[in-house]
Amino acid sequence: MKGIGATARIAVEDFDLEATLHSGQVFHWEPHGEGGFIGTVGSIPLWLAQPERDALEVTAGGEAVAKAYLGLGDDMREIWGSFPGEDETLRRAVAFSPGLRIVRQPAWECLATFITSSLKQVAHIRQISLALRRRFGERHLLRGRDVHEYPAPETLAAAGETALRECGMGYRAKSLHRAALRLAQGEASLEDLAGLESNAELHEALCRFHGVGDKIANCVMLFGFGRLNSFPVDVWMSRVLRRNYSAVAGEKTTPSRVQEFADDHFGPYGGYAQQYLFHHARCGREPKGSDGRVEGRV
DNA sequence: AGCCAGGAAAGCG
DNA sequence: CGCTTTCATGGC
Repeated sequence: MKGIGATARIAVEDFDLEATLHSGQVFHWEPHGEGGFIGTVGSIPLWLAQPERDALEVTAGGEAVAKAYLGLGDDMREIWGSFPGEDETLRRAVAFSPGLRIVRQPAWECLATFITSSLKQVAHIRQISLALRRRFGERHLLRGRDVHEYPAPETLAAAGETALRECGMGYRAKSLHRAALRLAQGEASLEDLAGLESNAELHEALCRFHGVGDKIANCVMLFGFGRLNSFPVDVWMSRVLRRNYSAVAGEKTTPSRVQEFADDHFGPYGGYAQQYLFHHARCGREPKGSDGRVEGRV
């Protein structure tokens, strides 16, 4: 376990690194060394591993960053305790992966990544994210391997839409470039957005970025701004909710009605509920690979 | 208010 | 190997 750079060990409880990094919240962590993962948080390169259930290993010096990023300060008893009592669907999803945490990503890389995520599957989003990082991101050497930061708004603004398009994101290049320009030119500030106390105001402000609608705004609020009540509704969540909750059963339930139900039903930690349900729906029945042909079953 | 373009790749037969 | 499916947003 030694030899490739110093690591620190952090005691953890109710934590699952693999599930946390591979549940559609963040898309750039790559397997590296002894079951670990390598990547960056902002400008900080990190290697992470969970050699035992109760231990997290992290690049020495990165302990505080890792703890914050991985949501290790969250009080899971309080969060689980806040969930609706009679909800068997949610109870099963939590039991399936109780160690899942909501990550706290730097706002820009979260916003940018989710702008490139629209109408894409997880594997595609990974490719786009890694291509952008390799081509435009600051490079670090860690454990004998190159890792790249997510490129800053100024970098992507200067790169131009065409160069972004070459990273495989198609028409999303326009939205990403416009967002980078807005921030680089100071027309918007993510620090200012972080200061908005009102979730509704933050949601509105995020939707002013081209390419950001209701769903992506909710993802950024949850994974990039730590607003744990945000409940992103994508096609997966729509299916899960309509199949399991009589209040929104039926194909013709409108997305906004589904959203309204979720916000009300799951409460102040709805974002956690969403992530448990999402992960269970995607990974709970098929071993791997397939995105899940679960239609027609209950 | 509902319809549809738009981009790339994973999954299927 | 080629055909189908997957996906959220915005603009009409």
